[in-house]
Order: sequence, then structure tokens, then C-alpha cells
Amino acid sequence: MSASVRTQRADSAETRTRILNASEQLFSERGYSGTSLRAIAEQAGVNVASANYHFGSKARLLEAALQRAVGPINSERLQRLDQLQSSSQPPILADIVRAFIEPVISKPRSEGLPRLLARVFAEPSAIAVPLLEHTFRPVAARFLAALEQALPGVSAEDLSWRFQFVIGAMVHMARFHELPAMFRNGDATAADAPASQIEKLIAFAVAGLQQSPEPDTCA
Amino acid sequence: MSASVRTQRADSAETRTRILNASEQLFSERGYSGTSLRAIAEQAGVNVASANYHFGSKARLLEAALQRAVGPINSERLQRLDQLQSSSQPPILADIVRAFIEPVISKPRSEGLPRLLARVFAEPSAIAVPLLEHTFRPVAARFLAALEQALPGVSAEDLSWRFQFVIGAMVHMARFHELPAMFRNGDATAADAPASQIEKLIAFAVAGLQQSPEPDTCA
DNA sequence: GCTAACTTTAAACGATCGTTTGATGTATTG
DNA sequence: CAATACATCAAACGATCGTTTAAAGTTAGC
Repeated sequence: MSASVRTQRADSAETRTRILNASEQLFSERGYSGTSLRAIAEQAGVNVASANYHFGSKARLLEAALQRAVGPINSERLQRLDQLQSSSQPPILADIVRAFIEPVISKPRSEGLPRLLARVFAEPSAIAVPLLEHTFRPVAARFLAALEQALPGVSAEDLSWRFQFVIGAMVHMARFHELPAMFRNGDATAADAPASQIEKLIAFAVAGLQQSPEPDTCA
Repeated sequence: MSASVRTQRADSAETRTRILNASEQLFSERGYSGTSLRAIAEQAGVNVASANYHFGSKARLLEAALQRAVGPINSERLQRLDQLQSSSQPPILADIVRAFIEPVISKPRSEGLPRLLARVFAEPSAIAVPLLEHTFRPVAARFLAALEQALPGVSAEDLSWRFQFVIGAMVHMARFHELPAMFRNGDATAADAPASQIEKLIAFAVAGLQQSPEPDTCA
């Protein structure tokens, strides 16, 4: 039957996809060192050797999984920033922050991505630094430039730190889903709408970035 | 000679200390799964079996290292908060934040602690959650209560999220030392005084926690 | 239909993992 | 001094690690 015919290439592509899916999930749950290729292969339903055949090594598999997961997000970030900057008026700070944060969490299929990101950020430098440099530097540079325009009174050094704080808060929020009742007391309404979490994070980031003077200073 | 005499107990205590020192450093650099007991033993200059003899298992060794590192910090946090709250006037928000953040980084001997913390935060839930609950819950609860008093207009749920964002930014800052020129462009004055970094973080945290209305709203 | 290229597979490689064992040495106790 | 508890050590345990190999299976091109 023609419908059930699988070409060799199609099978290969599906194997790659299954490996990447399993990698994204397991790397995000257990970290790089904590995840074995055998566990990935088992979850993907493929042979252990397939991972090395298709991706060369475990390190390159992590890189491929991160790239596949973060590529669309960075694209959407830049696209949104382009749209903001193509307007006649300079973009509002909150819109820049939103363009940076929202794609990370609201992307439909990328549920495990924030956790994966948090993991990569925590990996040993030899693993994390090259990956992050290669994956995020251009995006971060463009957003930093946009932030400098939106906050002309803040020095570049201060701004780069504040931007890092925003990234830290964002990554930590993604991770915090796994720390259920910590720090909270009994009144925790556990199932918080993710959308409202993002709004809280954006409001926090905007306030921290601009650090407007306290209300009594302008009374 | 009596000065060079080492009792059995003193030797045992020193062995424990050396293992804990090596654990703190290596766990913080390579994470839990990425660190082997043999690497710890080698760095500590002791036998591999010593770690299991003194601490029972690798998991309990991580717990012991975290406890030893974070215990004095939590003590100083609570002591500072006690002092703030014993005053006749209610404590200022910035002082509460400072009491929470400063002990983490300014503690003299605890250079590797922030990185260790970042690692534990990123470990799989089965490892991280019990550790963090047991280690931080009482401290976090007291600081959350203090923050609620200092910011009476903010709901408890909002405040717990903002507090988490502060923790995320703090942990990320500690980790960011290993990501040297990332996101920054050539003008990076690499050796930034840690004290000024803390000040930037505190200012960021205070602004994000209170989220004072924008200046134009009170014009 | 035969050959060449691609993909999957079971099996094995050496290395390293956390942990345990039993012997050896040392200090304390009665 | 003998007996006991404590600490350290080399060595080994079985398990699992990332990776490689070589054979078997499958598809595409001529």
C-alpha cells in the first residue's frame, strides 16, 4: 500500500526526530551528565548506536537538541523586535521585554525548553559556555542595544547586569515549577495560570530594568 | 613531640573536612552527576572509601557539603533580620533584601557556595527538592513574612513570585562569573568589583519587588 | 536485478561509576 | 599489656557509561 510505504530517508528523519524529542525531555529532566544515551535510546525506541550514528557524540546531541528547541524561539524574538523597531516611534521598554520573554514560554510545542535551558545554564563551563555563546550571543546583543535605546540614562554596564538578572529570573521561573510548595505556605493555589506568571515576570523585569525613582521623590 | 601528635579523632575530623572542601568545589564546578567520588577523594588526598565511610553515600555527601556551606549563611541571614525587626521602626525593604543577599556572596570563606547553590537548583527534582526544602524553607518563610510587612499593598501570591525572581537573579549572578564575555561586547571591564555587583543586584531586586508606579503617574 | 549507499541492529570495547569488603594500622580503654 | 573500637587502605564488586564495530536489512540508481 502506498500509504504505508516508508522511504529510507523518511525513516531516518523520524529516527532523528525521536532521538531529539527524547533528548530534549531527558536532558531537561536529568541534566547532561545525568542522562545516558541508553536512556535516550530506550525512550525514543531506537538502538543505542543510532544516537552516535546520527549526531556523532553525546555532546553534539545536546547541541542539536538545544538548537532545535531554541532556534524558533530566537527567531520569534528577533522578528518581534524587528516589528517593534520598524514602527515610527521608539519601542516601549515593556514591549522589548515581552518580545524577549514571551516566546520562551508561550511557544506551543516547547514545553520542556525552559527546563532544558536552565539545565544548560547550570552545566560545567566547558559544556555550557560554548553552547550559550553560539546560541544566544547575537540575540542578546540586539536586545541589549534595544534596551540601551529605551533606557538612555542607564550605563551600558549597569544595563548588561540588569539584563542578566532578568535572564536569571526567567530561567529560575521555568525551573520553579518543579519546586512545588517550597517557600510557599498552605495557601498555595498550585495551578497558577502560566500566562499570569509571565505577566508577573514581565512586570518584575520592567521595574528592575528601569528602576524608576521612588514615588515620594516626585511628590 | 606533643605538638605533632595527632589523635585518631583529630585525623578523622580533618579527613571529613578535606572531603567536604573537595566536594564543595567539585560539586559546584561539575554538578552532582558530573562529579565522581574518586575525583573528590583524589582532590582531598584521601582514599575513595573514606567518603562512604564518613558520609554513607554520595547523596548524603552532597547534603553534608550543602549544609556546611549554607548553614552559616542562613544563620547570618536570620540574625540580620532579627536585628532589623528588633528596631522600633519597621525595616526598610532594601535592608531586608540586603540581609537576604549579602551573606550569600560576602561570606569570606564561601567563594564556591553560590555556584554550588546554582548547581543544586538545577539538579533533578528528586535530588534538589528535598535538599532545598529542608535547607531553605524556614529562612524563606521568615523573609517572605518580612517582605509582606514591608509591602502591604502586594498580594501574598505576587510577592512569593517576586521573591522567587529575586532568588533566580541572585543565583544566576553567581553563576554568571563563568560566562565571561557572553552577551557583553568588547567594552567589558572584566574584573568587576563583587561589591558593586551586589549593589546592582540589590537595587534591581528592590525595584522589582516594590514595582513603584512610573514617574509620570505622580506628576 | 545487481550494485552501491544508507540505516538499523546486536554485541562488544575499555573506562569509569558508586559501593563493599577485608586486611592493616592506630589510638583508646580496662 | 591485652582487648577493643576506630580509621585508612588497596582491591575488587557488579553495573553502567560513551563509543565502536561488523554484520544484516533496506532503499535507490543504473
